[in-house]
Amino acid sequence: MTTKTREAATELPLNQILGGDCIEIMNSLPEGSVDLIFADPPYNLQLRGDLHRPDNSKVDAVDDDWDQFDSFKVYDNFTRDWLAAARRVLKPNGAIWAIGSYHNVYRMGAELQNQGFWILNDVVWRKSNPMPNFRGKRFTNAHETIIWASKNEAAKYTFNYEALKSLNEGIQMRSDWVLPICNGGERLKNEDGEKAHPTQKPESLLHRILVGTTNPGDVVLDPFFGTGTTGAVAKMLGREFIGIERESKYREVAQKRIDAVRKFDKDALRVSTSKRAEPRVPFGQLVERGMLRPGEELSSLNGRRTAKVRADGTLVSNDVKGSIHQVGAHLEGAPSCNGWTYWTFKRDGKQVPIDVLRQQIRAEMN
Amino acid sequence: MTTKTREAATELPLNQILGGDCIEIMNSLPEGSVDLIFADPPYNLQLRGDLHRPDNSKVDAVDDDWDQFDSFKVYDNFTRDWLAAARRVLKPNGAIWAIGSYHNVYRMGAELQNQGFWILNDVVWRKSNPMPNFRGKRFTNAHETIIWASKNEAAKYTFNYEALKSLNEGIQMRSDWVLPICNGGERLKNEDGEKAHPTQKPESLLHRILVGTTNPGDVVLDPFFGTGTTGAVAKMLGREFIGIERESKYREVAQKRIDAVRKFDKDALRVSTSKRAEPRVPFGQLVERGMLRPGEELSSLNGRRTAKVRADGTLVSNDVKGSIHQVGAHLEGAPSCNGWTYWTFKRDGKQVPIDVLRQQIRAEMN
DNA sequence: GGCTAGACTGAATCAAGCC
DNA sequence: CGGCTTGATTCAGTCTAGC
Repeated sequence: MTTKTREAATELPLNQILGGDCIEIMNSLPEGSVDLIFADPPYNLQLRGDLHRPDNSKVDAVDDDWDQFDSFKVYDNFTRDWLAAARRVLKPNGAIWAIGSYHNVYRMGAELQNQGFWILNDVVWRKSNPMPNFRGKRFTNAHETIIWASKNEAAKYTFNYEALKSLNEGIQMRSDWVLPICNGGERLKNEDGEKAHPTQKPESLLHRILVGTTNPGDVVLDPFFGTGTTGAVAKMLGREFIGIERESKYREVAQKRIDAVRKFDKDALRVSTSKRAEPRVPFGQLVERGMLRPGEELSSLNGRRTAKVRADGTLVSNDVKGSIHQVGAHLEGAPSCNGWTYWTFKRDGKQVPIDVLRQQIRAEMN
Repeated sequence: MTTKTREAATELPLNQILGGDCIEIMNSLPEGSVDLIFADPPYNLQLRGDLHRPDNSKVDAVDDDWDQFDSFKVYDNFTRDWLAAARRVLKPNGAIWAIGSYHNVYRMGAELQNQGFWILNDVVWRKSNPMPNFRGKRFTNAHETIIWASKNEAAKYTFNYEALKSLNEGIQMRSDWVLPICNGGERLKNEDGEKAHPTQKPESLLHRILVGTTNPGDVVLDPFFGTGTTGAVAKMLGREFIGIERESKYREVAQKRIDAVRKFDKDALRVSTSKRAEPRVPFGQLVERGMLRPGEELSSLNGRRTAKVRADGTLVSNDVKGSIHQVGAHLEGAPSCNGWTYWTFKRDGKQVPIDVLRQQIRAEMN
């Protein structure tokens, strides 16, 4: 570490939340002075009318002023400017994490590359409990993308391989992370019970990022601080943080939250190792994967019934159509039926329960 | 269908593999003539030596320390040109799926948006058996991203919601798909045992895409055909395909593969459809046909409201008059209300939803 | 373009009520 | 009191089709 760098570091407003425009403030900080940047910029959502659930309750959407941009061009200019400012304050061996959804992440990723950042991974945050698609017009939007990039191709970025492997029960950490969205007690509320910030990120996400790609004592900058998840987790984990947030109401909530955090709280270091039941395997997957073919005939275990497989993973038998369970139940006149053990297919001249195919898929998943 | 469209359609080289440059060939096809495009373009990393500059000079030298900016520019031009050609051949209500990894997908996604494509979802293909990261320097790169976009914001794209829900055992399909990579018997090999193509996609992926976003008989174009996964699955599922592939060795493998595919029978290809596709039945018809009598009282499903049927097929409750939907919405103070499931009538002492009467009429219509 | 019919929701969390 | 069920609530949303 050179003298100049050390001087710069002592000038840093560590563990503070700075109010104002993140581009201006980042440009006022010493060049090359932070180890990691976590950025959760506005996503530029373009919502039209109101959306209601099938039960007619209204969806509380992100319609705040800070997410309004007139065009892709305006958004691109904004992205270019904050990324350039972020790049400037980053140490030569620093790295950045930037999170987004399909609305903005392609523009952000392309600009990262244009500026010379070197993408190391894109990580998918698979939400275990996303909001469904209420109108049935698209897939449930069940993930967000986080790009991890070093300042340039040659940078010696921090990657705590073993720590991440431990977090993942001894197996190399993958680029898809299954984590719940932020709700329950962790979700900050105003006095009126409304959520304090529309897009609060879960601490588990920041925990994994900071454990994996920083060392204790590192300086972590968050230019879109919001309610301060980055600061709270950084404090817990013994990292220094700098937060920048334009809205004073968010700064206040964040400050209160961080003040309440205890460093190295063992409780906060716990990992979510929920031992689940066996993963659910939809019958349709056997069809998609060619283990059973559309048109193929299945027989019931008792040999009395047959049904044909359809391309969408339903069965048809005479006029009855539906899932393997529904059709089985109907044919037997039973209230319910476990299709997995009821139906068999032919292999090497023998009747084999379709459940063996499910077991095969489950084995592959481990 | 206009004469012009029909002529165009008959000119299409259906179920053929065309040899040559995909941009030139797409531009030679009739405008607005295909329903879906699936594109698996080369990654930025692999383009070295494979791609040409705009002036048609070849980009050469794998180990030249060539300028990274230059590389992105060449790739962006290539992306712009093939996407524009794809957009041209797409029907107004057509859609595109484009797959990539973090090396190229951000540039591809941004250009899609720049050209006016409207992103509907980005889907994450989560590989159940990815290659580990051998050096332990990054996360296991365990996913690829597939962008699904319509030709423009107003397009009426195809989405077989119910079929996808069936494939997923009755639960709405999410944007993260867990599917194994292509290996085993499905992976095509040369005589020397080497894999025939470095990036062969699994048929399960195409199965889900084609079942979910095309109808039988639709034309599916794949400008980077490779060993023909798109064609093979399209044939199985009773869709027409057009493949474009520059390398003759891939075309040969693909043709042999597709020739061996057997179409599934029609019965198996029929998939679950949504209620929206059912014919509309006006409530007044129930009254005209005497299934409900003017003056008869209906109760809401929750038992809290009642209304009287009038001779013209409207309801009246206190001073509120209107359709079954309007009256229901008003009484519940809701923005909207499906009167078919909201209102019940009395039969044999039990409350029965009026929807059963509609179903009765629909059954008679078949 | 305006209006209306009518289709459409999964998982987690927490509170309340019941054995 | 503890464990269980039931119901209400909530989550970054580019969320209709057809007359």
